[in-house]
Amino acid sequence: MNYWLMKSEPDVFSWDDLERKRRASWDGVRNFQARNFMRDQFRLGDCVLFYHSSCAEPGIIGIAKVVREAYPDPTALDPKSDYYDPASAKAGASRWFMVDIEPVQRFKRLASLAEIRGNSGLQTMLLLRKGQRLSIQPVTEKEFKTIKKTWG
DNA sequence: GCCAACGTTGGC
DNA sequence: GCCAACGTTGGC
Repeated sequence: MNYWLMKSEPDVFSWDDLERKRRASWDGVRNFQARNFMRDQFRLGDCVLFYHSSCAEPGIIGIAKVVREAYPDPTALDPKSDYYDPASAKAGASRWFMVDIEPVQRFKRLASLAEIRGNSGLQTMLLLRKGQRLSIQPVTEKEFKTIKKTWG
């Protein structure tokens, strides 16, 4: 069992959108390191911290789980998509991958970035590291449990 | 392979 | 909107 944090801008795709859809494919990842995590390490049943970024109140809003392991992201081949990738189109196959997730539990209270920063048990989180912009990050079991216990 | 230029992320 | 930090691109 692995633990992850996935960032999404709520204006683009929010926790409410996930609950409404019941199941979502995580398309649009266009960073190699984030892709590699999904493609090589995401397993069925892995737990995901759903993080709202670039918004008034950034923070973790709930827990989701992986319900399908990596498969090619078709938006890379769609010229009309915001996520179109000419290099994939040229190669004739998507260079990018996605997984499917489902919502598990919305937190009682947002685990805001400010509160996470103030929690002595969470100082190891990659999220808090200066300059860390990865949209998909590994989380330790200990970090995950602390977050679930505190805000879940 | 170097590195400058450019684009993106994301908190504030 | 600002800007620090980082990733990617492309000329050489």
